[in-house]
Amino acid sequence: MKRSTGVKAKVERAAIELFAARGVDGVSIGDIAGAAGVSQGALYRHYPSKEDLAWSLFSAAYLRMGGDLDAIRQRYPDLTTRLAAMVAHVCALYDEDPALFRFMLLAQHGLLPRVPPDRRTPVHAVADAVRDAALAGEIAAVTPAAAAAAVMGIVLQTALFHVYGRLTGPLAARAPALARAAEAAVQALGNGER
Amino acid sequence: MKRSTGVKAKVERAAIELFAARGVDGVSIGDIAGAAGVSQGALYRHYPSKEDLAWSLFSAAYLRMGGDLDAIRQRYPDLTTRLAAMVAHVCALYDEDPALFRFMLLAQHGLLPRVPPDRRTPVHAVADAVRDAALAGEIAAVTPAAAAAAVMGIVLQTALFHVYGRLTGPLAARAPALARAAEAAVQALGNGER
Amino acid sequence: MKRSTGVKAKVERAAIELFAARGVDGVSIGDIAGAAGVSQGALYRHYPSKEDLAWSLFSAAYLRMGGDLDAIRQRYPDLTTRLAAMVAHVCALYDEDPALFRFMLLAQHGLLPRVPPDRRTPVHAVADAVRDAALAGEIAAVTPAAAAAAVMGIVLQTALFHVYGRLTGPLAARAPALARAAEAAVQALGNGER
Amino acid sequence: MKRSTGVKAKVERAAIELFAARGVDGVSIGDIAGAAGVSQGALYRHYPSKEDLAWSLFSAAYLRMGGDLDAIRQRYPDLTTRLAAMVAHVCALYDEDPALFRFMLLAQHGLLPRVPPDRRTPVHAVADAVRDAALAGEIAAVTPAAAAAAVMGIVLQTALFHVYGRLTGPLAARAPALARAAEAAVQALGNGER
DNA sequence: AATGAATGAGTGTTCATTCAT
DNA sequence: GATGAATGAACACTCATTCAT
Repeated sequence: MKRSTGVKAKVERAAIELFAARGVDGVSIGDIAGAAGVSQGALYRHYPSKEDLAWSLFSAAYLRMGGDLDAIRQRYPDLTTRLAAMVAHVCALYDEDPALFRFMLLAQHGLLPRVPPDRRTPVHAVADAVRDAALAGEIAAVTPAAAAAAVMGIVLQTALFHVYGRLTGPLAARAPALARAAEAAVQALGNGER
Repeated sequence: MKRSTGVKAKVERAAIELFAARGVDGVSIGDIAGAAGVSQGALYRHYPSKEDLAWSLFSAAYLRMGGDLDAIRQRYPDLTTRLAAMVAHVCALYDEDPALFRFMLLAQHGLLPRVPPDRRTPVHAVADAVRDAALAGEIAAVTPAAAAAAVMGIVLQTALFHVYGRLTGPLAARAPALARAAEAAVQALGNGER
Repeated sequence: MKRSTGVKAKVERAAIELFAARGVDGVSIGDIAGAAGVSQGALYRHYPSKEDLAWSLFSAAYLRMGGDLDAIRQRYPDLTTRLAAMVAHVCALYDEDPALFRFMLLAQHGLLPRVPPDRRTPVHAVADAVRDAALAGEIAAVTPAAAAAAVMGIVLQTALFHVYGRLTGPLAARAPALARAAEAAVQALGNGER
Repeated sequence: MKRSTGVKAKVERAAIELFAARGVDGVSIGDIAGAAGVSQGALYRHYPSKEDLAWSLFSAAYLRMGGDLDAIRQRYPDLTTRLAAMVAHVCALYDEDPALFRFMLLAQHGLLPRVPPDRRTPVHAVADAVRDAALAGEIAAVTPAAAAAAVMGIVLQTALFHVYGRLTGPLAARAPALARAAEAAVQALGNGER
């Protein structure tokens, strides 16, 4: 009977990798415990259930990203610089931990409904950046949510293509182009609503 | 005679609705059989397994969309009209059957790897449209896959926002704006790679 | 088709024997399925949970006994004959199926609270027989519940002694003596409350 | 320093309350440790296992009661006074610590077989009191065990009715009536065996 | 062909017990 | 001596799949 320590960190790492590879439902507690090198029971000292483990990992990453983007929005003065910084930040997050990013992309369908409505998410941050720009006259009037969808779609689908091997190399290298594409898309959407 | 096709149609409809709502792993054979009003055993007469049922539904819709977009690419002469028609088509598919679309969006992570590499997918159609435009000098040179990611991201993330209730109304109404945004994004990506 | 009733009967028999021997908590679903010669899964076609299985077996026997004793109360005219018939009936039930009886005795602590308050239980039948006798002037006034406790205690503790091997032979042979003892105890309680 | 004895007392108290409320199998070591305000590990310094804890509590109370009843038998001269004192004593024990009494009643099924056959239990004391009375000609000949069952049944079932709320008020107030009922039952049993 | 009872491997979770600190 | 994290063998229950009718 071997004792191990640092269970929580090892479990989180193993869970992220496995969830990213096979989805929350496709991974058993035994898989996670085995990959982390701990017993199944030890897992339950840190998380009350598998669902809570997944939610804890997802919400931490998702809400942290929301906070980061909010901070970027406050630090930069206009849409161009804000989008550049936001896109760059998201690309950097992907490059730092692609498994965590992939986990967020595929777990969102089941876990997004659990996000309390009053929390700041990445969607809020991007939509507010667009709203600010419209109010400041930087861009034509546009539905913030529609513009946020375009911006996030450009970045997230690019990340997904990287996951599937359709694109290679660090995503950070693509960040400037993605930021320009995002801004152009927002501009085009605004023109469309005229 | 009509019975078996009736059964199959009812099963497929029930499966799509349930898969869209709860994910493939969140739905049991019993759920599907119950919703379709048939016995569990009868299900196995048409599909060898639950996985096969999901794959059959996904691949049919996904590859059909690829074929549709390929046909559009052949029917229209330039990037602007092609993108407009492609985006409009995808929006129409969403409006026709949001459950099927949602199912595709959330099942893709597990099922995309099963698509044979030689099949024409929506990604190929969009990427080839971009490649054509670059070769024809309509746009600056751009990595087709990167451009396809932007185009698809804009449309699919918008659909996802609609699923989550962040956007409302028929997606078709947004198609022209989305097409303009997609083209602008592709242009911006091309400028970036100069 | 016949299999199903066979399964249910075998499961019930096995469950009663095992519950009687080791208590509900001391018996696993695997134990029951193994003893019944069926799979664990088959058990869940007939009972939604182990707790429901135990409750179903207990309440059927307990409420049936209540109904039987109520019927006896209506069939016989006075306390002496009623107690004689009631005690004889309970002794016969014990002799017929000692395991079921033992199960009832040891499962009552956990399951009695689940009996709906409006159901007729053995306690009601005995208490009402005592109340009738007091109203008819057959015995002195006595708290029906207190008298029922004495009557049931005499019979049930005797059954328990039989279970533990402190008494042997059919309980039915002791029924007349137990009935006399029960009546004498009720009389003595009544005298005590004067 | 005082801690260890304090720990043991707190654990015993918590265990009795919890065992009485939910049964031995329905209580975990964690529950007991939590209710007692000690760690789980500390529990194992005083008791080698949960079963041993339950056994220790049960046998101490059960055998102490046996000793008490034996002492009463030696102190009083005839059946009437002996039964009165025994019943009064048991009622007093119930009133003093209903949880301990309830624990004994529901734990007996699992723990009684562990009582060494040579120990003096309440059953022995009562049966011997009956035997003495028969030998002394105070009552007709009667099977001591059968009479002990009646006596104990009257008292214990009354206690059980109190536990379930069917009877209220201190049990001691019922002791004289119960003693009379017990003696009457024993007399009636004797007459029956003539 | 259709049914639905039966199967049995697998799941998430609990918990008595151990042991390093 | 006391703690509480870790263990691992249960456990109740689910469900994709099979098969007799």
